[in-house]
Amino acid sequence: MANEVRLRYAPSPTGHLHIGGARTALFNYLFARRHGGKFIVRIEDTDQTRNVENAAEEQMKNLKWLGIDWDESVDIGGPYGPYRAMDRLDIYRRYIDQLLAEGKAYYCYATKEELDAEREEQIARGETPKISEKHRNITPEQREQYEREGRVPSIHFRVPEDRVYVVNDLIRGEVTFDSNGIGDFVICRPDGIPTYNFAVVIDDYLMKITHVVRGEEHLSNTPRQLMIYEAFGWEPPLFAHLALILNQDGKKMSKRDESIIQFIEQYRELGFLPEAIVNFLVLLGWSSGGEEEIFSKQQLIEQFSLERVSKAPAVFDTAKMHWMNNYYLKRKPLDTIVEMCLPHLKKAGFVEQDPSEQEMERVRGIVALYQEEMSYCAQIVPFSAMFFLDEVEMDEEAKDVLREPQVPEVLASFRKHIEALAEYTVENIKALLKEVQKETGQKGKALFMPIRVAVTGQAHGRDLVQSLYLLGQSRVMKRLERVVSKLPE
RNA sequence: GGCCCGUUGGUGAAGUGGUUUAACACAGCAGCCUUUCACGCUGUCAUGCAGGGGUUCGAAUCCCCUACGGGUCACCA
Repeated sequence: MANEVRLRYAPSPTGHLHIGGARTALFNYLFARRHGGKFIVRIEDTDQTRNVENAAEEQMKNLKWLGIDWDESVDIGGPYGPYRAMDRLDIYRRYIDQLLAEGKAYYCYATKEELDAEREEQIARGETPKISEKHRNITPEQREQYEREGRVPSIHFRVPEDRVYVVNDLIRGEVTFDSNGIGDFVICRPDGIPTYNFAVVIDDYLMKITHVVRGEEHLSNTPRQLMIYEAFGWEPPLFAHLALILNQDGKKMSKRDESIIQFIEQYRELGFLPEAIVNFLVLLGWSSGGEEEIFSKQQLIEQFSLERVSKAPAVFDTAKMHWMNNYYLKRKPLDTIVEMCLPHLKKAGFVEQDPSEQEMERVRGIVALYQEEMSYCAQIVPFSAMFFLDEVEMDEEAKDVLREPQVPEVLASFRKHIEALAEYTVENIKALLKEVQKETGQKGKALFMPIRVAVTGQAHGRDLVQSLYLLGQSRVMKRLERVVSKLPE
């Protein structure tokens, strides 16, 4: 038990679960499961100005939806709780006091405004900005003076001089930092709430975290954290820093970037499958080394390793994401897909809120038609619109088809037979097309395309016989009538 | 600007000094199959591993420099 592997995902509850966050959580989860360890979700909510109500709950809901479950967290508790930073304030206080008592941290009475102004001056002078350390060796008299002025101090960590800190990164190897380039960073705000760099160390240590897997943006924070581990005489965990996920222009994703969908919640709403998202996300930075790219969660747990994680950032490719989802969608039972499509069809007004048995049968048929074509279930609406709307618009390609010479004859023959058809079944429609073929002498493209275009308005679509059947006899006749009347003689 | 990290085809990537004439997958293109449309299948797609120097009998793989991209330098995480 002493060597139990323990990993955590520690989001700040400032918004929805982002694809980057989901990928970080996934890697932590897979590594923990791979080694029979524990996976913990801890909420890092020390920035109260940015906290968003219910964001933590929503993120956890989406994690769960992805199939990422945890052993310890705010909802189920655990032996090392509490798991929400704001519930751990008294714990942090104890350790801050210890540092203060040992002279490893000190009070700084400069206000945020003063520090900000100083930094701007440094930048203006072309200097490397470094936090003010002028209160580093403040005298008791000066302290009293500031206190009398009513100033409330923050607490800064006393960064050791002339030291080299080495991050032994599991993905990047040894990364060294010079302590002289790092200023006496703030570990506790005037209101008594610690900052991330401090809280994360206390939490990871007390929760016995063995591996910290997180985004690259934390790499240069790591030496600061190493200093804190050192100050307490604690053994730091192992670190692994994941390269960023880039948008399709190869640029860093900004929160308002609309070129790609960034939040798991949105994928869920659009009708993506969690296993497809997981499979896609894991490939953003990890590869198995083999030729296979489709992995179930179980296979990932068996194969995942940090050694095979790329150092370079990955570009998020929507087309591949769509392909991946389509791959999984095609292999799902039809009923599952129908269930996923139904809300979209209802929302579009194509299906009643409380559909009849008969209506559902038709919906099933329509969904079956598009199951292997859809990238995600919301696409059922544009794909199937022609089955539900009275009028269809004809695109240019379709109009071109209607200009072919055999069209009037084919449509006239087809129309005649359709009108005469007593029993509208798939079998009868098939037989009917044979009849039209015999009568007009047209076959293949020349026969099918005019009919397809006339009744669907499109030159592309799914199986024509099925489409005709699901369209229904009266709708087919109505559309034929319209097209034939407009046809040049 | 300082410090750190990265750089293999349009994209994800394999590759850890010699079976690499650089896997595999997505996208693209061409074709086959299907009386239509898709699915599927087959083929094609980096004279080249950011550029330049080295080291070596031999380098995408090791070293150096340059360029480009990114992270960070917050009382944000």
